[in-house]
Amino acid sequence: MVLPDGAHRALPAGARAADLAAALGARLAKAAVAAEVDGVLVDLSTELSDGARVRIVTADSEDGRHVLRHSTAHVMAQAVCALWPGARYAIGPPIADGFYYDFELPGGEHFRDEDLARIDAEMRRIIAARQPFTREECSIEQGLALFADQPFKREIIEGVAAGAGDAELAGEAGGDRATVSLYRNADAFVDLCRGPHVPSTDRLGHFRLQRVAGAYWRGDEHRPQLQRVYGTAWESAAALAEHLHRLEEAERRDHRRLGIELDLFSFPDEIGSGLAVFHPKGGLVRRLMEDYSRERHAASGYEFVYTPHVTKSALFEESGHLDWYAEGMFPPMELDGDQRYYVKPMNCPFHILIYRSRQRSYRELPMRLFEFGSVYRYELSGVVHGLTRVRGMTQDDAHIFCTREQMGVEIERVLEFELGLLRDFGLSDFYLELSTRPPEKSVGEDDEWDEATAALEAAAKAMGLDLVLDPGGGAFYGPKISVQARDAIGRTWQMSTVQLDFQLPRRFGLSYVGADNGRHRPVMIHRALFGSVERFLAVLVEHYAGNFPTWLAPVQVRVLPVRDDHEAYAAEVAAALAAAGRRVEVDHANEPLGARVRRGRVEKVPYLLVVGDADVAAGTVGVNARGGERPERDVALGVFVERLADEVARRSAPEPVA
RNA sequence: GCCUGGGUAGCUCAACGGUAGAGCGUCCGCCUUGUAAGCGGUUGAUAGGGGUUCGACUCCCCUCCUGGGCUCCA
Repeated sequence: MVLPDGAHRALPAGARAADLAAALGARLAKAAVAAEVDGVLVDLSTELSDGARVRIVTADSEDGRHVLRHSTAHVMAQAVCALWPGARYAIGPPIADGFYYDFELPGGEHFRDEDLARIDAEMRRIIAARQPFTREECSIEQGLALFADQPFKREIIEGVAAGAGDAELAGEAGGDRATVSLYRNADAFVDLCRGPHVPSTDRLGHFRLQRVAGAYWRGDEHRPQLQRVYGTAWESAAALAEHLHRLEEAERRDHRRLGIELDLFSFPDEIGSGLAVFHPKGGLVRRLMEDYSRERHAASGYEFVYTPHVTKSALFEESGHLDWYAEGMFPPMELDGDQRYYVKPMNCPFHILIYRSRQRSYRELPMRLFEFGSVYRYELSGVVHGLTRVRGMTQDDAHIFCTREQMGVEIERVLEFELGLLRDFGLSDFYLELSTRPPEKSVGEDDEWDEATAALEAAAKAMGLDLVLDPGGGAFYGPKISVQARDAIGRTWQMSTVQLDFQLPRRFGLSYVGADNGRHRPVMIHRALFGSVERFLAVLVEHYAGNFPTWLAPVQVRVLPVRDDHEAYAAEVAAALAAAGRRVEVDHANEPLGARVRRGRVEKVPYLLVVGDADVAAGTVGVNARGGERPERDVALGVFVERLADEVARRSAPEPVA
């Protein structure tokens, strides 16, 4: 055998992957869950052929966890079938951080939350029984016979027989078109599966069932809706605990929760799903974000425009939105007989009309039109989510009209601008994603697409960031680059998109007069940097766990007089800070200091200044920095004012603290 | 949209076919406080609309709102 490090290892004929692991070491043998032979993941029980390149897959690797999760899903199916005789089981793949399995229960029964505990207990019984996973292969006919009363399995087998790719996708069935593979657990259970699986259920056990959900068979809303159970599984108790802790952490940072706690925004039932109102504190943060964005846009050569929220249908007919986006739009208002008005889901057609309002010269290009444009989209009721998926939002939207020669440079400028802006808001870990032409449902000439894609790719590469391909993920009218940012706990968020568009300029008959005195078609670049202001605010809330950097914090400083005879000095301190442009409050001495300190911490105020006898006498303050362990006493007021001015001016982002 | 779980005071949660409670918050007193919850009082709720019932927060129907999910992009 050839090992990953190139070393050779001789084993007796007929040796299995497990024997190799044992030969390499007892610890490895214990940690092994599968093997990779010549690039293919297989069971440990697989016989090795002479000269094979073998890698032992351990439970603590990505591949290993994948196997663990798949096997755990399999055990779950066995448990469900034991508890609900006659249940039909569909697919149960591993997914990021876990697994699921879909079932159809007898009599149309549904899982309830309480069922999770029963399934869990049954799974642990199976695992304790140390059932081996035994692989078998059989013909299509045998498979169909074996799963005679399992319609979903039969459908997968038929898919394999037909050479369909989707069975492969589901990870459910093996190999070629003539045979399928099965795994048996003792005599108790058999499942169609490509594998590999752990050798025995005793390798499993660090799992947690998480929730029940409905899911359509094959994700198709026209097909039966199945009952899905989600779970997570890990190689050790510690890894499981760590994962559960990450989930708790994400929950603690949830912007919907912090939005209420910090009094930033709410979603009044009276207004409707996915429509937010911003309270004074959230409004303040939002205004600071928008003001800073405007400042940067102005400095970067954008011109500010305003456009209405509604329009006659003709505009969206001309743009084509009504042809391909109508289901995402709010229904029209009927006016003046048969005149239909729409609330806008996008700003681009309006900006185009500004461009088209008169003849344009090449000397005017690039023309960069910017607007905080409020748009409304009719998202399905089941998908609205906090501020990240809403029905009404404000995009920091701009459209750049330029020549084809200019587009490469413009895209680079946009990306640079974008990354700088995001960094100022404290995000610094990015990668780019390039989405190319969708195979179907797209318009335009191949050479245009190629040129546009090449321009985007070149600009993306110039940024020196990781570039991930998203084949076929572009819009119907052009390819796009999106900036993905990782937050403080490692989640990625899609931020901005930059899209190249040859289609709308054509649809709207846009032109400019070139140096040659001839008419030419401009290119449009669509770009939103925050994406939407609402969503970006949500990302910041979660990234900082509500601890906004001082420059964005609604209240930057709160002054706490120790007794009420320190009130006058507290007012002086507050006045000095306000004069320096800080947002400052005084929390009067009606309550014990400890209570006021606690409230300040809970409200995540960056600085709490305690002033007492010593401070009045010396002109100092006691500084409690948010997240700090202990207060810093006797800081001269002037020094603190300066320090804070510097922090705000630099927009320094704190280490995102808990 | 579909499946599923929910909606009780500003927030977090109780209760139950028979008077809807608590903590925090609000507001008012008292306390005068040096670093994560002083004391007392006060205010305040069954999402909306129908139905069943002597009686509905509770059971049924509709609407609205909401959590999770609807082939993971390891």
